Amino acid sequence: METKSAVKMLAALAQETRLAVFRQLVEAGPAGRAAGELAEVLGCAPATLSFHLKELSNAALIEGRQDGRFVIYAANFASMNALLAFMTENCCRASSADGCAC
Amino acid sequence: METKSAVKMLAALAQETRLAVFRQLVEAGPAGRAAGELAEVLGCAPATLSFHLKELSNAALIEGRQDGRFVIYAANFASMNALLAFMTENCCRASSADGCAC
DNA sequence: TCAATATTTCAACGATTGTCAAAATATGGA
DNA sequence: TCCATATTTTGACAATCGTTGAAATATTGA
Repeated sequence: METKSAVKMLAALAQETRLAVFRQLVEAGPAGRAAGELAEVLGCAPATLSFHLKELSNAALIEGRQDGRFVIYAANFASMNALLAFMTENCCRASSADGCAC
Repeated sequence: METKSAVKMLAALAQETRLAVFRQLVEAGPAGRAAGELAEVLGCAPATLSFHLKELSNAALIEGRQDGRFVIYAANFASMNALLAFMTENCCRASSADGCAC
């Protein structure tokens, strides 16, 4: 994974609402959740949520699919795994006395 | 780890220069690196670097110690491990077909 | 086609971020 | 003490971000 992608993903997750959205989608699994459902659960305006969904989508952390009148979003687990791999590889290399969980 | 701390850490790493700083410090290991050295390597003004070091410091991802005229910064590996643990726990739970590296 | 529902885009805004020169602060050596 | 070096703080600035109401778009069912 390139540094730029990693920064983009980290930035996408570095915001309370978006992190909450992503956790909801992780919990929901591949079935995902409708945008409106997420807005209600998280208590934010539809426009606001849409903005955040786009942000997460641009970072490739989630994907949306049209399902009738709804748009269902689901976490992209492969991307998240790639991010974790990047972080353990690039930010955890040194063998310190503290030990390294990676 | 609390969500707020996680967001703070993610935000600290979600910036090209700061991610570069952190990677330098990971590579340097517990011995760390002087602020000026980092500024030179990364090619940014001392004031700019100082701003980013503070940001990383506030997120508990790095720690500085005075050494004579220099201030030596080192990565806080325990914090980084805590962040990775948080991410694997909170953002990776679902058992998906894609599999989950965690 | 038309109305109802779901979502996104647009426009505007205040708040935060990233940058850096200049000034302030801290340390060590002469 | 005084100077030179290392770093941080301050102040200013443009750029980006997060929020939301209103308008636009998409889809379904009557």
